[in-house]
Amino acid sequence: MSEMVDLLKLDRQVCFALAIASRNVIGLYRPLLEPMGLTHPQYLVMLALWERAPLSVKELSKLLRLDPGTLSPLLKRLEAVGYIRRRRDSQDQRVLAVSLTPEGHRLRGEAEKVPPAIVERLGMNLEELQELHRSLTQVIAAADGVHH
Amino acid sequence: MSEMVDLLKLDRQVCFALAIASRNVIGLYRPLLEPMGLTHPQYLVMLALWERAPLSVKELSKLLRLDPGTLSPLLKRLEAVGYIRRRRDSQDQRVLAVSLTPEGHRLRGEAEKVPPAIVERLGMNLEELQELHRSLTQVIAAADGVHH
DNA sequence: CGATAATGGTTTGTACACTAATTATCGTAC
DNA sequence: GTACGATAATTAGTGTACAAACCATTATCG
Repeated sequence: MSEMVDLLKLDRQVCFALAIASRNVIGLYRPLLEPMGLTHPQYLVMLALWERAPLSVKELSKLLRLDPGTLSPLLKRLEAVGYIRRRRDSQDQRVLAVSLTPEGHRLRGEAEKVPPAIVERLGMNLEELQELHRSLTQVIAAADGVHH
Repeated sequence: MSEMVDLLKLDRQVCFALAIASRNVIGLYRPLLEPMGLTHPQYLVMLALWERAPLSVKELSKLLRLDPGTLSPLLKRLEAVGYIRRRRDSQDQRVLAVSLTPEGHRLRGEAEKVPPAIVERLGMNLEELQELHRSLTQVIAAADGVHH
């Protein structure tokens, strides 16, 4: 009975905490990403492309767990600033092949300074970060399982 | 030296995971909140008001760590559906006293069904949730500390 | 072969979320 | 008592984020 009360209270704190932690950490990236003309979601797209390009919208959508409807305008903005190229696949005109421009490749050097700056600002050690990551992975898996 | 590399990779994963976990869990709330005409941020505002009303925009902003510029239109929508009242404080015409309507009070009964449904869907036990909450609190504190 | 279903992206509409600029009010110092 | 800096909220502008509707292309089946 009292465990029920605890569950309710904790859930409230967890959904609060998750939203706030996410916004706070993304806010930490902002001043570092802004000089290179990137927002955080755009940075995540670039990370994916630096690792493996070209990628289709569908593939990016699966990797970043982002709706295609969200990615579409985001990718257009990245093309407008000159970091990526959007071409239809010649084999299948339905799929869009998203690839890097030379400018986009060059940006990787800049971007490599970001993670150490973040870790330094957070001031958390390896173990704490690992524990956080483990917990987050657990929640993601749990919430993914619901989505049918 | 190799610990440095690990840290960098981990940071990347943590920022990914944080964003995805947040979106996923909020997505879990959507089908439960939609029938009562609330979005997740609106639900958080209502939680704050159920706990202690009236509250000013400034106080809500501090509690939820949300920009006043974000809250302003959100509160207008909550007023439009009839859950809250927005009145200027008679002592200080600058501050807005946000309070609950009878309808808003009544909604609390409905809302109490939400947390157990979420916990049940997540399928995580109390201990796992507590560990997640502990890690999140740590990150929030770390990121907050940076903001001067 | 041709209608039809499925797939991959885009568009539209609503709602955050943040920064910066604006407006209205309050407190204080002169 | 009036000018002035500080405070509280709103507005404007850009960029996510998702659902639903839409469109073009490809695959499939009769």
